Amino acid sequence: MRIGELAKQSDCDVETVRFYEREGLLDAPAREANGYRSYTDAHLVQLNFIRHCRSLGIGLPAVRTLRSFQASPELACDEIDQLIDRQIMRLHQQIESLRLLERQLHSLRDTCHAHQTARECGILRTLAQAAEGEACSCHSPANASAVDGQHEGSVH
Amino acid sequence: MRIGELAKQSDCDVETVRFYEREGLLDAPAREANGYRSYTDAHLVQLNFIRHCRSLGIGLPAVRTLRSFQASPELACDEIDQLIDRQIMRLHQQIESLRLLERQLHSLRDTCHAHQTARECGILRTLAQAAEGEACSCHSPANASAVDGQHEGSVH
DNA sequence: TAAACTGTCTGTAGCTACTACAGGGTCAAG
DNA sequence: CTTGACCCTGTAGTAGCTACAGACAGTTTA
Repeated sequence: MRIGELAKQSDCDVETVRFYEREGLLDAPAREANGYRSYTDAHLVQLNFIRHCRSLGIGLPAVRTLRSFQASPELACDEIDQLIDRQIMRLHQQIESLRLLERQLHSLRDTCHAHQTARECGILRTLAQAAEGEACSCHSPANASAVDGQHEGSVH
Repeated sequence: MRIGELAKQSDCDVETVRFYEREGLLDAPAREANGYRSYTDAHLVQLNFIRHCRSLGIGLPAVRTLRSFQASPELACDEIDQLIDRQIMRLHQQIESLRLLERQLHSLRDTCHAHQTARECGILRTLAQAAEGEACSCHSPANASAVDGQHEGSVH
């Protein structure tokens, strides 16, 4: 099967397939006479494995590790366990950090009460006051303990 | 004040300050005779504002928008409201998606019971079965509704 | 026969928000 | 005169793709 068919079957982009090949995650397929990639069902299984791992938030290096465990099935699965446990822990921290962030944004949102000009906007004023060093409702002491999490907007 | 002092005062990296200047978020400062950047307290306030927004997960384009609202305070604050609301909504979806992911990883983790070799590892087997098209416990129908969220490992 | 269309190829650049150099200049202290 | 701390510009790297540019292959339509 050609690359377009393979990509459709695992519901991912053609460019992504080529990307995985470049990254050494997906075995390089044979080529047709015209240079087109020619995939087997085994490639489809490989690709599905990768995509399934990715859909679980498992990063490409970790997927590589899992693939290497598949290749040598006599190894202990402790490391696989630990890999998943690390994922879970990371995820848990990320969620906690985002929940805190959500509370902070809600408290910021609550400082704006009505249809006003930006001059009187509570949100902008709160942000500006914080910049001047005053206490802000969003980063109040009650909230401030775990701000430096791993969420997207993490700082420091 | 010079760049090192500014960076220390707002607790961020020197390189980050230069980055914000390149991105047009922080006003370019005057220069000393030797070419060193020379900042005022106004720059410190600007930088604190940016960092505070960032610590709330507000992206650089949105920070730029907020700064432009500060510059023209006669505008309505509706847009500021909406900006924060969009942040909150985005964040909420992200959290939900991550919580789903966490449940999926837990259910995957539960398939591994003991110290075994990789050949018998339930995790690896589950992942491999999913790749072959079989139903998997992690992406069970009870879980499957909202998999395509915005979390780090989002796919498609 | 020719043009249009679809699929494929390689290679490179872009996305976020920084971070980390390389290679050099400036300035005070020892 | 050298060491060390600071500063400068410019470029490349991070994760995981995505989006081209520019070209070739193969089929269908005018």
